[in-house]
Amino acid sequence: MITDQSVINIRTMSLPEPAATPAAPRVRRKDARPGELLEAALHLFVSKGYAATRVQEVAAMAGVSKGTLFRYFPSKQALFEAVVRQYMVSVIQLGDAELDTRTEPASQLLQEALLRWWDLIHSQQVGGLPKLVVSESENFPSIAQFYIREVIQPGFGLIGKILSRGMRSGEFRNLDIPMTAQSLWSGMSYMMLWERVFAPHASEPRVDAHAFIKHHIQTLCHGLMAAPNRGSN
Amino acid sequence: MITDQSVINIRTMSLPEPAATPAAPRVRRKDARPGELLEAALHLFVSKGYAATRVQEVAAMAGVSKGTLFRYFPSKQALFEAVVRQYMVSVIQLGDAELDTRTEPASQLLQEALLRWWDLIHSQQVGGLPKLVVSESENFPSIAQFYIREVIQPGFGLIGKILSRGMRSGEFRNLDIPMTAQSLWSGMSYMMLWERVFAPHASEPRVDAHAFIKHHIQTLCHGLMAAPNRGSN
Amino acid sequence: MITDQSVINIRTMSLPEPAATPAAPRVRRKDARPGELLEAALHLFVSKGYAATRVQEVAAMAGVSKGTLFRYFPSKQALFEAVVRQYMVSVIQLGDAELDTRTEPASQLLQEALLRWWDLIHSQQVGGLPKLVVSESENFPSIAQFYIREVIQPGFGLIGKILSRGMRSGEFRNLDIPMTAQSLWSGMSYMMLWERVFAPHASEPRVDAHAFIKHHIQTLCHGLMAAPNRGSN
Amino acid sequence: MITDQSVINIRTMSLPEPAATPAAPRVRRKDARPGELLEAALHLFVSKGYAATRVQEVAAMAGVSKGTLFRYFPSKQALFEAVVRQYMVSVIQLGDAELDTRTEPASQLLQEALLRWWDLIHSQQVGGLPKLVVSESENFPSIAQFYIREVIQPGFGLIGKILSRGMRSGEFRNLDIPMTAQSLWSGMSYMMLWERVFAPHASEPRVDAHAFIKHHIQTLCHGLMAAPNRGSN
DNA sequence: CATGAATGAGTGTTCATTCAT
DNA sequence: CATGAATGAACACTCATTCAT
Repeated sequence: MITDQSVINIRTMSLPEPAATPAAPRVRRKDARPGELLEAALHLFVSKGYAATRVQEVAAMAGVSKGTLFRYFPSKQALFEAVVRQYMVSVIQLGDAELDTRTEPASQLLQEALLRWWDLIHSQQVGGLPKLVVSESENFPSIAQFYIREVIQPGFGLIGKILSRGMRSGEFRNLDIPMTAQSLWSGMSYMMLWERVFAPHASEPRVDAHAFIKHHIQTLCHGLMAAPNRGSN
Repeated sequence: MITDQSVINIRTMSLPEPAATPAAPRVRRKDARPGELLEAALHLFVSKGYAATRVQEVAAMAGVSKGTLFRYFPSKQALFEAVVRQYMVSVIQLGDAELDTRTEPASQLLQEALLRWWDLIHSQQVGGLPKLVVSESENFPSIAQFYIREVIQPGFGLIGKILSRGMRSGEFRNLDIPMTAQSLWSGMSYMMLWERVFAPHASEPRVDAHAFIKHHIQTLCHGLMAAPNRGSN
Repeated sequence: MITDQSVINIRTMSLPEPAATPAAPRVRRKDARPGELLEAALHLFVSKGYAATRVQEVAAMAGVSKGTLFRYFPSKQALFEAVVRQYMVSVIQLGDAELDTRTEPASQLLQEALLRWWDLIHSQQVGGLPKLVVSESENFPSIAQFYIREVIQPGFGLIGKILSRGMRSGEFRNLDIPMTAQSLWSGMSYMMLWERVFAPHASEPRVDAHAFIKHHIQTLCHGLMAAPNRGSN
Repeated sequence: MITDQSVINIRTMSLPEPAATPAAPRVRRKDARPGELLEAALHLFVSKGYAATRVQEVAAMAGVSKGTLFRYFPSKQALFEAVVRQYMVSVIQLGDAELDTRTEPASQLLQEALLRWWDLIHSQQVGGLPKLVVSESENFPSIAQFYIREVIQPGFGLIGKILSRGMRSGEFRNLDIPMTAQSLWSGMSYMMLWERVFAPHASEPRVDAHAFIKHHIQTLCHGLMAAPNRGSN
């Protein structure tokens, strides 16, 4: 069975300890502080961008003072990177073993996995992270690398695995797996940006993300062509 | 014939005239100035982002002083918007008449149009604009609206027209046209961001944009499925 | 005899009691605390200056928390003044009675007294205090006054007394005593600053403090002049 | 003849050009700005110390805004170092040739040279520089080195030259020249600190600097001893 | 009593924008 | 017209001091 636990891998990173004094037993009374700060920072970074977000605002939204923020994060940049690391949601993962137990068609597994990921993040703060990574990767190369390593590559890995199974089983044609994975992924990526970037400003086209994702996968599976299609490709 | 002129729509906006002093000779000596400034601004905005670009740098790169820049553009924000308006390249457009003269399969037209657009911008400064729009649309709603109106909607229009023709001719199945257009478009969008955002930081996966675009369109046309596919969709 | 006890006057001030809570057991468990804090503060103030020293560092070096420091000293400024008062080493003092028992020449007494003082402080933390007083007297007038009262005036008193004896006994010419005392003292003052301020940064001239002090006193006693000298002065 | 020009070497350093754009002819209309800033900074650094001086104050005292200050000096530290370099007054220098033309006794030359230097700086802002160097050399080692190189070593050089002449001519005894130079110099150094640091806070002893310097030199020349003095030293 | 998390006034510094020359 | 010196609001960040636990 695919359960949320087995399938979703939310990366939880250890929160930063305020300048750990070497031999302090530290009975952390409140984990709350850094968490609240990260939450506020996520919200503001996502909605205004890195440069336009004031650390004071982050602190205020978290209900603490500027000084407190700097107690937990040594700089604005460190706060930013912590936000990205904290909230980055890796793409749905199916272990090989789990994949083997599934008997559904690969096309159905694809849809299930991608829709599951979408549901996980699409309507939440964290759904703005990809846009943030896109926006700031120029100035923060490390987060681009982090995103590639933690989100993109695992995502491609999962999709590739399903594709591979589908091809082995004869359900799919033999196609270049990395490229096909990107074709599938591009729809997700597009929708995520669309919802965060353009939807608020667009009267049209209205898009139902769920419907689009299903459509994207179905169309990729069955093709546009009307006739029996064994194209040279 | 599809010529660059007929196909490409570079929006040329009236450049801001330096606040016409009453008895100005009206002999526009140098149009060069605003153009050079826009070019420099494009380069810097694209490579460093809006916030990280200093107006001083823009002026210096254009070979003028800060004061001169502000003579032509009343503010950094205005400069930014002018850059976006100036260099936004609308998606390839085929007029109805031209479309009618083409007898190639719709799938081939799609590939031709999208590859053409890609070639036009992918390796140039202007190719960085979509990323910039994505990054800054939160703080500059007007450019998001502008981008939707000038790039996305025309692009969808063209793709939709080709799809529509393919469906009418029986080449394609009857599918939801807007959604299918987005499936096609999402590949372009994905590749553009990939090249600008992640490629510089990724050792892997290596992607050949041309090959990917072809693959994306071909796969969408013929589908992943091995068997004759009349899916319920 | 000149003993360390009789000669050296280390000012011990009553250390600040932590704001006596009403029913305090009165059993002073640890006198250690303020002493350790003062020691740490001396070290840091002397090596980094007042402004560059963080109370946190002082507390850490003393092995206590910031809060504890403020329990003993109401402010950084108070800590600073306490350090100066605590460690200020008054110049060697010879009581009148003791002076009377000494039969050595005044020039020898001078050398003995000044070298003794030098040896007492020159290689220790406390030797940095005069520089600190010089540096901070502008912002802490009280310590300047304290230094004048506790160090300079007693020092001049002692030197003046020896000079006076030398003049009475016919060993010295009749000279203005305060000025002559300053001539003698200036060599000490100069050497102290030199060692603390410039020696660490100077490759040259190398100076042997002991030799210089002896030389300074000898030269002042015997003069530069080659011929029998009864100058008009 | 010893004229102010030949004898006094006020180090004038080139004022910093604001971020020199390579090929700018720069018709410096007003040298005034950096000069005024340096003057204000000298005053404030000298009277309050480096840390206690606010760049805003410096700017205000110079009649400009904070931004203007940073146009001329990239940082507070750079301003500070510029002040030291600008106003450092090297000790009086007598060229060898000039020294040879003088027939006065060496003792008189010494007094003339040192008094001249004293008069040059004692009652001016710049007279506070030595104290500043003493105070801040811990945190700004470069200024200590600069001071040693530009003030102390030349000063010792001059004094040493006069001493050497006096010894060659038989006027002075043969003594260690560097040490003797320091004995002479220490009086100057002492007086300078005294006037800047303690005099404002001392009711007593009152000191007449001129008289003290004369006394210091005379006493060093003729010695304290009453009897014909050919001490072993 | 000791602690160190929390505070926020205060600092150096940046940079878009203005305007006298 | 072009210039770049001048401006000052705004920012990230520091650190002495307080106080709940």
